Amino acid sequence: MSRIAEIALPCPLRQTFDYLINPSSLEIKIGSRVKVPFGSREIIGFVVSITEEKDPADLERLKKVIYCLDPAPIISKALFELIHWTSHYYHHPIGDCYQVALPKKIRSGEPNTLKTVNAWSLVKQKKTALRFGKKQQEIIHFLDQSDQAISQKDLYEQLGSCRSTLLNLLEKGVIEQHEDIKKPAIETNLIPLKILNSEQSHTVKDIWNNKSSFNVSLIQGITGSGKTEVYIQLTAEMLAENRQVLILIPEIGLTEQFVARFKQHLSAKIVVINSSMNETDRHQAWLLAQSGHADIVIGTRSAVFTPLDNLGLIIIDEEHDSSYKQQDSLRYHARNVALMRAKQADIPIVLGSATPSLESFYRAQSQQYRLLTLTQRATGAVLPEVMLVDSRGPKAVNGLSTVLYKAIEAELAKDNQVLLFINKRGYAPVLMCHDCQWQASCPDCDAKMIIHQGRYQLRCHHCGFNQALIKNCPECESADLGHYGVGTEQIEQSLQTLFPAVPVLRIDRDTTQKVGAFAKLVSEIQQGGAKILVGTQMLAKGHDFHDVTLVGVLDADQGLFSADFRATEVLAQLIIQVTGRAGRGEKSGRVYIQSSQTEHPFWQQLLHHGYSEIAAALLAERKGSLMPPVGSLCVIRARGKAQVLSLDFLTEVAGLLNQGHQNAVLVLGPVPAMMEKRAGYFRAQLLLTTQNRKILHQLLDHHMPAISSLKSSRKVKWSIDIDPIDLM
DNA sequence: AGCACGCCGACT
DNA sequence: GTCGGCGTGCTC
Repeated sequence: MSRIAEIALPCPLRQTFDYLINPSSLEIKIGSRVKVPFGSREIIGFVVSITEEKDPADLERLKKVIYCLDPAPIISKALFELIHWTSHYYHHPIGDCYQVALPKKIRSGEPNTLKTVNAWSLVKQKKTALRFGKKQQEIIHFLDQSDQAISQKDLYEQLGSCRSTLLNLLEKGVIEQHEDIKKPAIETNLIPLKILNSEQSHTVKDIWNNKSSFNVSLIQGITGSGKTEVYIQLTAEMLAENRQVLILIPEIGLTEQFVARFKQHLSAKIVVINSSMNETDRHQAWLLAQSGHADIVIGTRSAVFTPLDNLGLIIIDEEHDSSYKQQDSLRYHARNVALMRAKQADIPIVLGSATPSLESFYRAQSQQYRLLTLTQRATGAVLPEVMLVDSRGPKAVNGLSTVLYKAIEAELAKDNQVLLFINKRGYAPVLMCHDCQWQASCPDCDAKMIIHQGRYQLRCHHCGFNQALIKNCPECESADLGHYGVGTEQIEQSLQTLFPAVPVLRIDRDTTQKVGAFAKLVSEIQQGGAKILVGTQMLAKGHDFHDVTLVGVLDADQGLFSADFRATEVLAQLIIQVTGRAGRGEKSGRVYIQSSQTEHPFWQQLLHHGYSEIAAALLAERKGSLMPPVGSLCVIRARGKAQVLSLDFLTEVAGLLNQGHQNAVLVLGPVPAMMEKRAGYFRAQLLLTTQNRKILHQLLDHHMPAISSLKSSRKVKWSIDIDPIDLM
């Protein structure tokens, strides 16, 4: 009787494939990697199940597994279940889920062996009869100081190159050579843990009292309240119990800073898994975690899939951050996957933020999560004063009000730093002809071209398209071209003109493209090299700039008019986040917010009553409209070479989905996407809303085979977005 | 997603 | 005469 392996393969089909197992291949188990013939190719897949062959026809019909790559399964049962849950919950092809969850080198069949280093140690029984030279004695003395083998690299660093002496001693049988696994370095000069204030230690105790089973804690702590200290303390206690800790952080440039704080306080093997890492390092980090050589894993979104056999705690920092949601291929939310992982492992999970997402806020209200608040600034610094400035009032330059200009001038006179936010890269967002009203727009997208004065270019921020800046209107030849709106580049230039003696630094995606450029700019700011900092949102998150006493938000309006249902929530979070950048040191800070809608109730609510109040108000609105987190959403997106292709496909999908669910799921659309054309494709979407998540999932499961085999589906690229974070 | 197969246009 | 463009269909 032959056995049959069900294999998940790297292709976008929503199915698995069966293969015959050679009776001698005993090592093939669930979670093993196998090489199989697939069409005209040979590819690597993951074993999902093994069954006995029942139908003799299968012997003819099925191809054979070529060979198994792993002596033991590379995917543990826990990781297997997490990946399969993700595939099911997000209705995404299983093979592709393996692709997203695992490092490229694992997928491409690289052996799962850890890098080793050459190390040396003394042989136990000492050969006293031998006489040694000076260099030999040095080495023996050095090795004698440690119980463990010393790596060759460390020896060379301490004693200089001594290869021949080592080989000599080896021949005499005095020392022996080891192949040691290259483990993460542990900091030796530890700084003792900070003493926690009463709020912090109460939070730690509360979480610790519930450490032995699945439960969710939401820490709402204002900026500067010392959430990180709480994380470090919890991690230290978990390590003392010999359990591993997984920490997720947003996808931004502050990994280094964050990791450094853990390293300096904890004697632990810390492994970092970052989106900017190369494949070799990522592979090694993954294997270190898998083999138990990591005590702490700190990483961005994809690190939620890191294998950890002895996981005791998961921490999600800045849990509201949108970078936890993947916006292509498998559209998972790492916070959501982490919650399921904690549940499957039956361990506690901690979500932390100054501005919790409405999802988490809602669950805390309904007692599913425990809400723990930190209200004091651990450093003792006072919260900044916030002022609204009417941007319709007098202006110093384009985009900068006179009021804010005066405030900047006053701070600079006191030798303080100023931080200005504007959420638009480039010089100006519109180039327009004064004679014929022509505007520069992207040939491949429904979007305006952005003026980039520095590179003398027009660029589209939605696709890669760019062209040289033009002097004459292409329609009417007029030389009277003007620009409208403001971007970071223009503000930077204006400030240099207004304050010629003051160094201005711009931080946006254009100035931080090169690797390490962001870290370099941040350290320049911290040294005080720049006095005025102009940047996009990327500056808003987490960085501690001690001398910043004034923060200005130049274009705070955008979120108030956006058609997206989450825009107000995101704006509130951003404003609070930005406010946290002011006055972190001894000096107190001030925040100026420029808005053309100063009388809008949003501002009164946010500035006078704080984030929790506005979150409660927004939540009440969502309850009224049955939007998330009260109701659930799903968007089915399609894009094709022509608009009809996308719309026809989605119309057929809507037809299928409307069969037999007694209106428990509302199918809206299809409608063209907000930006219909993007990078040459015409996009459309279908919105599904429900109060009954279970029925929505059943409905999708039920119709998926029919949707996949629709003829119209082959002419478009389509995807399912469960719990979308925007409806663009 | 790959890859093969197949049917049309524009080159040596 | 053939090289190669991308529409169509299939992958245990």
